[in-house]
Amino acid sequence: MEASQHEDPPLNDKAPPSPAEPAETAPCTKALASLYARPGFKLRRAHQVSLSVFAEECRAFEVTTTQYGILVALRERPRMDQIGVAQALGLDRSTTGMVVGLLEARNLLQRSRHETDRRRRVLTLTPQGEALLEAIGPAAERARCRLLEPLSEEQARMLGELLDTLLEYHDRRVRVPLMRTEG
Amino acid sequence: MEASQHEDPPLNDKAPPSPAEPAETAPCTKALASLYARPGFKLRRAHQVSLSVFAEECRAFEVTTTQYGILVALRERPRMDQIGVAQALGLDRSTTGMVVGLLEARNLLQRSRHETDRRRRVLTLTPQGEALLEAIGPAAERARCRLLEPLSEEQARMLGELLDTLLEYHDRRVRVPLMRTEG
DNA sequence: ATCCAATAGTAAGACGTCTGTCAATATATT
DNA sequence: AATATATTGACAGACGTCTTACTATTGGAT
Repeated sequence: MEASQHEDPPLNDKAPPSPAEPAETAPCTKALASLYARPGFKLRRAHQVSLSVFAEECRAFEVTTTQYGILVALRERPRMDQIGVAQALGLDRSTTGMVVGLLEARNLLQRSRHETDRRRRVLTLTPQGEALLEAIGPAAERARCRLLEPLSEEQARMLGELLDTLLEYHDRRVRVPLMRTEG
Repeated sequence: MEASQHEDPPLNDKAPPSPAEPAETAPCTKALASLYARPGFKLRRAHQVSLSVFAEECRAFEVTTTQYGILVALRERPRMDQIGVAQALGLDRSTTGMVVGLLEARNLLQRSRHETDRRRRVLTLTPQGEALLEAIGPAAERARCRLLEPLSEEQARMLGELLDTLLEYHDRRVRVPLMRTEG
């Protein structure tokens, strides 16, 4: 209840006040070019930007991208257990447990025991969780659009495909693969 | 000195029981399609993969991508202060301070006071830091190559350009822009 | 010389993420 | 049935990341 008056994104107009920085130690932009060229560096930055844009657009709802992902997953597939959520989103078990705990504490989902397998915690959206998902939709969509704003439709499609190619290849080699299990 | 017997990457052969995964029968695969299609989701995954590949290739050196970035930055521009490092890498002041503290604790860099401006902490690589950078080079290069393995040279270039376009546009709008300090 | 705004850095807290380890429970093997 | 193995989830620890608030210091304005 402390976020209501923030219509405009900060826009960060204070960042480069005067290009004429003394830069006593740095005569070089070129020096770090090898670092900036690393795909991993760009992916870190891109992810950082993506989080930032989502956070700005969805600030009023106080949910992160990960929390949003878990809620969406539960809307699409009610009564998944934590492992199912983890595999569906490519998250660690521990990560999932922690974030689910946060969502439960905010009463956005409920964690109950599986009837026959008592190891499992069955997850269900609460009415509040469903309401939040309903309400956050446009903001999430705005975030997606704003992220892709500098790209043409063709470029956005291309970027998506390239990332898909990358991910499909590495998926199985990483410790936390995406399991598009039907369940 | 507890990492020496792990020549081959885990390869995670236990993940998908049947490689010929029929992604068509699953009605629930479709359910999360809207989530999987989000560029933010792909970027999170891609970043995750990137970290994982780097960690595997560079495991023997016990450095993360962020630590590696800071070390490289200091090699290229000795005697930067923490703010300079933060701006060069697009990191938060706090993040930078924390990671620099870790590197200092491992004696990979030295943190001294600026002569005339005593607020600043001037950072310098120690011989150990330089040696580590020297030694890690091939592994970092392997990580880069492995990450891009599924892409053709043309595709990798394209991906890099698309990410550049994305980042250039958002750079100033994000709270932590990249300051290619030179002037 | 004094005061104030800006800057460098730290501290505390929160979340995301992974690694390990451990307990409880389920399942498979004998 | 009894034991061995696998799985779910929790907990602890570590690192990365951002936010907010605070201290110390600098530098400029009066």
